[in-house]
Amino acid sequence: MNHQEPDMKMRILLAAKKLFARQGYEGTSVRQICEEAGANIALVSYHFGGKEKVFYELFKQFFPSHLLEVYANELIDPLKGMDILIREVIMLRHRDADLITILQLEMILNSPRIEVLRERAFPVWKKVRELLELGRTQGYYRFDSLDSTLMFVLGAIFFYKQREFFEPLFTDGQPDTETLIQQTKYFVMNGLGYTGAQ
Amino acid sequence: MNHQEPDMKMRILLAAKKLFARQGYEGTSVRQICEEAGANIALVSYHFGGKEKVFYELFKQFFPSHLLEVYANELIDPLKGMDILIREVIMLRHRDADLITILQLEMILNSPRIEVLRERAFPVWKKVRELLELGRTQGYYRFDSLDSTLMFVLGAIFFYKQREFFEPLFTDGQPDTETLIQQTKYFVMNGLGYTGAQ
DNA sequence: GTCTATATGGGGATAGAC
DNA sequence: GTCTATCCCCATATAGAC
Repeated sequence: MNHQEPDMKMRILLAAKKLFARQGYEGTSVRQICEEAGANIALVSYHFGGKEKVFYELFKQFFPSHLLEVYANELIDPLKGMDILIREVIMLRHRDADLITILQLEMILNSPRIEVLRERAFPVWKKVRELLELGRTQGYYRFDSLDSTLMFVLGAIFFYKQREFFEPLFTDGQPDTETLIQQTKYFVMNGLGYTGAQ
Repeated sequence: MNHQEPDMKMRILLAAKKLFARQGYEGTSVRQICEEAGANIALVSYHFGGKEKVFYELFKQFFPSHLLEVYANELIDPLKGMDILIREVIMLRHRDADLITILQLEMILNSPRIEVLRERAFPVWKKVRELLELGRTQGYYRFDSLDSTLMFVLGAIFFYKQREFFEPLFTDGQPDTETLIQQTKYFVMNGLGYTGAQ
């Protein structure tokens, strides 16, 4: 029961994740996925029931829905909670960049598959929203619209993934993860009008 | 010389813009584009020389490269300049949402077509970068990394386009453009550490 | 669980008629 | 400038052998 190599089903999933992130869902063929996985073309139908089912299985398998439970105790304080969420989202963006790329693509396209993504991602965004609201009522944050501010915060965190596109403009060199977390927190907390500590 | 209807070449471009934004480049077929445009399939080859050339022509025709010249005089002051750029990018996002959607998709995918997009978009991002740097040396803005901060600012502005995905979470109703501009400026300027006026 | 072979449909592109 | 007809390639999916 303790294989070094992931079994074929998992290898197909991993190949699909990689390729969907690089070429989009439509731009990726089942043939490519199977070639990347070293699998026969027929196995996608056998193991999953088609390309779309592979996509759904990706998010069931890899989206870290458990994180909200792990940090449940800390996610009730608007300062500590935002700190954790910013950190965890950035870490996830590094740990599983391809999954986040796929999520971003599907969000932008408003694809026919987003409902499944909403099921996975909404608990997290809802928590961010709650923390923003809490922080506002407790006097830490200052903003007008909760909805808009949620979008600004998520934008500041997520858009960084498109760094590569901008690379030719840059001079600083890529910061390490911890530095980037600090920079992001600095910008976001300032954006929220938090003046506590820096 | 004064037709009400755009000519066929333009109709194909407009159809392509609409469909690329909704389905992605790979997800859109030349057949679909021509159906949407009311054109014969052969006309894409005739007028443009292929699907990819249609894509490039889109950005040549519709990306508002002239805006930097229009505002050249105001884009030397870090406060007034950022004000204008935030406003203009948000207005563009409303005026030609599909073009911006396509740009975002291509940035995320790091598609084989990004070089052309860089040519169009970089002058604008470069200007934002200059204004950030100016604002920092003149003491208006406070931040550590110019590169990271550029990403945060652009993220706060652009990510809002994915609002529809989050809509089921929202309660405020969609703000009008002017309100959204003010909210965005508030968040971004705070994020930049600007404490001048609100 | 994995393979080959095949069914069926759609993709981009263009030659040549009008 | 626009059309029809067609070329050739690749897509997803599955039946049936191993």
